[in-house]
Amino acid sequence: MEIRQLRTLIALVESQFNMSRAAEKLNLVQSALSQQLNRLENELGAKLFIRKGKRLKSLTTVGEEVFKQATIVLSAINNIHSVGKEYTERDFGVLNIGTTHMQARYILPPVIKLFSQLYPDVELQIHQGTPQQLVQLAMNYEVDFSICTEALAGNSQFTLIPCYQWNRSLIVPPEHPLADKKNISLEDLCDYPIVTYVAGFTGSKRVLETFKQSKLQPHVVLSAADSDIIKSYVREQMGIGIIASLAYDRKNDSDLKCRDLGELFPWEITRIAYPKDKYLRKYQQVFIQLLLKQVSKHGSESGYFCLPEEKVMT
Amino acid sequence: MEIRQLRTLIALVESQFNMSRAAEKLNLVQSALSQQLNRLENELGAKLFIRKGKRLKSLTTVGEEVFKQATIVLSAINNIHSVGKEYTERDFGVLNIGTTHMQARYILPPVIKLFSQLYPDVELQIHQGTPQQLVQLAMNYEVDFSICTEALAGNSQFTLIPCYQWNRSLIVPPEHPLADKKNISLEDLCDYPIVTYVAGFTGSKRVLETFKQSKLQPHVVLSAADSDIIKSYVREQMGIGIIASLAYDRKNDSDLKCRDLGELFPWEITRIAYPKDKYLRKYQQVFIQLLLKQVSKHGSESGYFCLPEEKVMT
DNA sequence: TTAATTTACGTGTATCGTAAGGATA
DNA sequence: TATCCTTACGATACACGTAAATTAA
Repeated sequence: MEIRQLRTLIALVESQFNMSRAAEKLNLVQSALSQQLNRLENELGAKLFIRKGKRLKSLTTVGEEVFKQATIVLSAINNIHSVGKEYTERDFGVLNIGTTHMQARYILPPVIKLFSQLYPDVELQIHQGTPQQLVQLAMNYEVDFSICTEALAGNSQFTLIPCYQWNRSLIVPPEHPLADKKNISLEDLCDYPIVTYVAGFTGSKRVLETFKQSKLQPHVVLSAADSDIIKSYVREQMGIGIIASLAYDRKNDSDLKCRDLGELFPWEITRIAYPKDKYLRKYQQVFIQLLLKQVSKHGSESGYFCLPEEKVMT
Repeated sequence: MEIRQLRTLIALVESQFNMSRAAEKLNLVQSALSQQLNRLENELGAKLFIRKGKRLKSLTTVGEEVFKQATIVLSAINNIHSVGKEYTERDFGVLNIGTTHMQARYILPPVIKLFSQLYPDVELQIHQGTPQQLVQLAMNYEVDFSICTEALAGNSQFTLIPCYQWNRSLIVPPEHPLADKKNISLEDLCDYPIVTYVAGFTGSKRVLETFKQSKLQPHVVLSAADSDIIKSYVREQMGIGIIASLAYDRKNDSDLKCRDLGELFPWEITRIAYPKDKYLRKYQQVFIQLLLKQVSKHGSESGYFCLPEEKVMT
């Protein structure tokens, strides 16, 4: 058995069982893949794919299991390469971070600045996506780690490092009735059109759940993927905005009134996630440390809170 | 990188850094290994071995890490082969069991008989050893699983299946004063020369600890690795015997009096252990099931007790 | 038809074995 | 000196690419 063959198997799955595309990915011609797959299947004595005529349709039971193990093999092989690079090009390389718009915009900038000074020769690549995509990216080793809030539940294959917790705030124009109301309740929020995050993003799910549990019907007029857009629409008087507290910037958003809603909604925990079996290079560890240090230093003044030093490995 | 090269790395470590012996293991000439190692080290850009002149002395830090990952790779590759065989030769193969004399002699016979009837074409190999050796065997994939009582603590890389619990009994010639004494205490045992298991075997450690905790000095005249030898010496009037209760056979040992000591010593738990990442073939699973069924059926009548259905994964 | 896969065949590469050359205990 | 490792070199094997055949959409 050859590592090449396992790479091929994985590429085939990743390209929806299309050999030509998989071959392109691997910089080979189709026929090479065809031969590799044959050799592998012959060696194992079992077909790995269910075929319709000549075309691959899906994995067989054997294929599923072999695929799983092949993933483990390639992860370990990757780790070996990382170990090698760690000793030849200690401070050179690429750091791939999967993250949402919110982190990239409000949390990461100072961390990245510091990191770039420490490691000027490490290229930083920020991969944005939905929480679901971020989980996928981390699982497929396409990023070194993902920073995300949702879609991590029950994923026992990740190392999870809790980073900080946060909640929402209401933003309204200063002349709005809610700008100075004493206690703001869920019911109050339902009296006005709401602008908040689209489903699946930035904890929007749990906002809606909270309303539902109180049998309330919020009137969401507009939902956007990121906080800046929500702010714009609040400025345009489209409605009241519910955003993550940390997305409110005292300087630049002084034309909006911000009211903390920490009592009304459940707290969210943002975590760093990477596969348990992944080997972390030094500069990758440093980045994580910098991030943790940043949130513990400047968290409370910016609407979020670092968590006790506890590494939750789920 | 090639799987071959990782195999070579592992063989080198297993043969104490002796290339010639490693080459023999792999059915290659030394020069082939030398070349492989060079290629691997070149590709990684780091030396994996600390050398003294031309000879390999030990692993470097990089080597240690690469070795660890190589182990993972080969374990997964083994699994893939197992998956293949599971579908081509479903009921053919070899079952390697690591076990102590006690299990092999008193627990396994009926299980093995049943298993051989179910799988006449599976070759059974019993590997005997000390608990420490059994752990090693399982870790190096030289056995499919080990059945052992000690030396498992803190091994987070094993799947552990509790099998049964047992304790000790006293065996004496029928005319011995302790044969009919009402309550037997630790002190009573210290009044006579004792024959029991050698250190490191069959829970002997905890027997001695128990005496020590009561500040007692037992007089061990003889220790043996297995129960049959202990019985022989008790028959020869060398002293009183402390053996696992399940080693007392009502029929064949009727010339010896057996007194339960379950109140005096801590209970031992015997477990099945195999690496967490190991793929278990059907017949391997069946063997484990048969073993569990056997102890739950016939345990209590034979001096040991099955445990509640609980899979302790440490 | 077009797109996708398999099979046949030739080429180049790379691994192994043989054998000779150094180094260590 | 005996054991062990490295290097050089030639043979063999095999994976890849080209191209033609085969089969689904």
